[in-house]
Amino acid sequence: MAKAKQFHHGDLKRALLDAALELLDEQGDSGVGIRAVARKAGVSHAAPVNHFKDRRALLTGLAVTLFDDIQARISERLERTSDDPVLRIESVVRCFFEYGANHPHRYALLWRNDVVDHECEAMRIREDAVYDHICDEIDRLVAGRNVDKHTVAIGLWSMMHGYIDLKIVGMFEDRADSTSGEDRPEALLKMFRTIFDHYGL
Amino acid sequence: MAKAKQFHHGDLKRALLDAALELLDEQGDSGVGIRAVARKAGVSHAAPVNHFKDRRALLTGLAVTLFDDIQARISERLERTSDDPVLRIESVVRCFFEYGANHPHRYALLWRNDVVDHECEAMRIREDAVYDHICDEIDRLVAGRNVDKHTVAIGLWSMMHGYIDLKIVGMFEDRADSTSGEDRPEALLKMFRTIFDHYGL
DNA sequence: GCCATAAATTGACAGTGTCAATTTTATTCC
DNA sequence: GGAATAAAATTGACACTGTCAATTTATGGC
Repeated sequence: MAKAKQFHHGDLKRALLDAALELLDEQGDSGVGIRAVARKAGVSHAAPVNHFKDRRALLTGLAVTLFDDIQARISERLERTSDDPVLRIESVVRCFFEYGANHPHRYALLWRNDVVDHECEAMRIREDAVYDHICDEIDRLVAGRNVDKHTVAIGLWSMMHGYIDLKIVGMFEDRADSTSGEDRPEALLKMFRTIFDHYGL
Repeated sequence: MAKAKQFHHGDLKRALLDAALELLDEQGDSGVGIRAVARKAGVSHAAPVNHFKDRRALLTGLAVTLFDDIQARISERLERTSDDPVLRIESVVRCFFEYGANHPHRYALLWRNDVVDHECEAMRIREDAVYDHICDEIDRLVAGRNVDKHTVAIGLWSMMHGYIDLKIVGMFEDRADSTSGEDRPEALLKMFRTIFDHYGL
């Protein structure tokens, strides 16, 4: 009978993370408090302490599940992408673009240094995983050529993250996003292609 | 006698912002609470309400002063930069790189959508000002050519912000930042130059 | 059935943001 | 100058939060 329905609540950890995700989508990270989550899960205000010692631990646990979700989306899309490294890179970036646009609160939480512990092992593993999706393809791309793959990888990651983050903040509103009829994320990808071209990749 | 030394405290607003900045540098935005700021300014816990109706208003006011500071640094450096648009763009980007590296908590606050009100006029004015520093030069650069200046401007802004933000989070630690002896920010600037080259700018 | 242990509850504490009522200070008007 | 008025700061209270200690409840092994 697995592990469900055993204790008072029956695998409360999952229920807490579900409630936390709902609150995150509704109100952003500030709405994800220990007491609020416990309330939503129908449990006493101090119950979560058995599964998450801190609010920080709770938010970190939530971020871990978000990374796993992103990872699944990326893997699923890469299965439908050809073997061309450039196309695969662009597939990953499009995954992030969509994720940031559809779930701004979730995306923003991932990079909140104060409420999420990026040093813990669980987070590092997930960050490595998503980072490598892009870095590995770039590695294939620049193999043998005299190009620093890390610079390209960091440049691409930076542009991707920066665009999503600034768009969430609203930095590009009333400035450029609406004037041009074309799709801005696609235009950015196209522009970054010129870097690949320049290095003869 | 201007406006100083008139009321109980004598232009408390400035004192509150000074205290807020100190707390921000020490503990990050979570340390900048109304009561903590009031305590540091040596005033009762509800005194700030006369100058900032909200915690959000306090943090927004602080962010405004930070943008003014950045603006001053940029202007000062641009005076010492030649008329070449590319060089001027790179000067601005270097300003942000340095600011983010030297004052991570300040930089992070600027883009916190939940605690800072980016819709208010004071913020929009400052954001426009710093955005235009890069956008104007790009405008000069692409004048007459068949290039969408907004795409280039947004691309550059995104890469700049993304790198600073991810570096603060620690995303590039133990991955690439230490392996290469060369300066990563400069390498990113150099890489972005290939985009200018590609468009014949 | 008993015991040890894990899980959840209850109650308390200090801290927070925000508001209302009050007192203190400064400005304005006569 | 002195009184009236407005602004600024204080005090006290409220609901809320995270965290901890003590307690009660449920589970699995013997």
